[in-house]
Amino acid sequence: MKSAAAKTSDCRSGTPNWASKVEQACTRNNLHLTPLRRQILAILAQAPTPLGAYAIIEELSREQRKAVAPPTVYRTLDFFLEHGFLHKIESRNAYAPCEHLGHDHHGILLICSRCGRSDEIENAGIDSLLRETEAKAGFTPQKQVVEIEGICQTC
Amino acid sequence: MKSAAAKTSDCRSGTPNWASKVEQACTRNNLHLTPLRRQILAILAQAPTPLGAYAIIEELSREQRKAVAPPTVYRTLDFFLEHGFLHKIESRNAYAPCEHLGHDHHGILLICSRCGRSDEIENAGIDSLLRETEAKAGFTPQKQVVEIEGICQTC
DNA sequence: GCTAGGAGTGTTATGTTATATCAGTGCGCG
DNA sequence: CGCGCACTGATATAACATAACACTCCTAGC
Repeated sequence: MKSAAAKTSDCRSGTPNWASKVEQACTRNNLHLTPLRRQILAILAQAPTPLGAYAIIEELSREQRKAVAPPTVYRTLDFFLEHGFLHKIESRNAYAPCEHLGHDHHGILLICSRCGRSDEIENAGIDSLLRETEAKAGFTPQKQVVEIEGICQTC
Repeated sequence: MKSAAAKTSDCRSGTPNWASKVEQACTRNNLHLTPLRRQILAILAQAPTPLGAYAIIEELSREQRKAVAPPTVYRTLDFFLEHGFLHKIESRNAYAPCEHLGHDHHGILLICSRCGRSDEIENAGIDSLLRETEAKAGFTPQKQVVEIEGICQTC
């Protein structure tokens, strides 16, 4: 999938400019993009579908780097998550690039159960209805998970 | 939590009438509510917060029943999930009674990060906006996960 | 009554995802 | 220099979930 009117993107790559956007954001915010982080960034960016932590580990060992242990990868994922560069897909235990860097937002994830690709969509209307619903329940939101699994356009 | 205007419910019990509603639904639909299922039903109904599968196992062994293995519990959970009696909270790997039996719906789960309780809310407006968003993306939904974590009214 | 088949459960083993904990390394700064 | 911090390494284990096969019991159909 990836929004219907895909530009001239390599069909093997997942999220073309995401990596460079993250690099820019790190520079701007004085965040340390280490070799390990950069490498994991690239892996996530190239993946056609969201990856699990252990898939990232496999990919790292495939790229020579002698075996990285789970905590190492999870720490890097936490770094990306904390800074809003990455989404965790709770219903799949997988991690996907956040496509809308630079502004606070709550994405809606559309996840294809056939091809496994995910697409992130923003919808202010839904967000405001959610805020309204929470307020009515006296609930103070901290984290929001909206994931729809189904069949994407191209499948 | 549990909706603001809570009736005369025992504060230790999670979902007072859920168990009996499930029993009724099983009778109506000719579903087999076995002793094991009934016992797990009771455990889930009495729990103040959503339980994980292994918490259910512990609870079962606490109630004499000589140790039940994970597959047994997961099968029972699947039974309840399939028939819409239960929700899986993806962001917590926990299982919570579905409070709106008897009609098809997509719940919004409000989960308190302090007390751990969850509350299920329905909102037709959000659902229709989601349907609209999916349609715009050419996406055919199969399963929907909407979970908000935050602080509930009573915390 | 008999038996073939299905539903439910038991049992063992294993797969998958995530975290706790402690150790080492490199770097900036007083 | 040496302290402290950020990052990574390494080992172990916790937490969640499923595969595969065996057994019991009930019942539909003969």
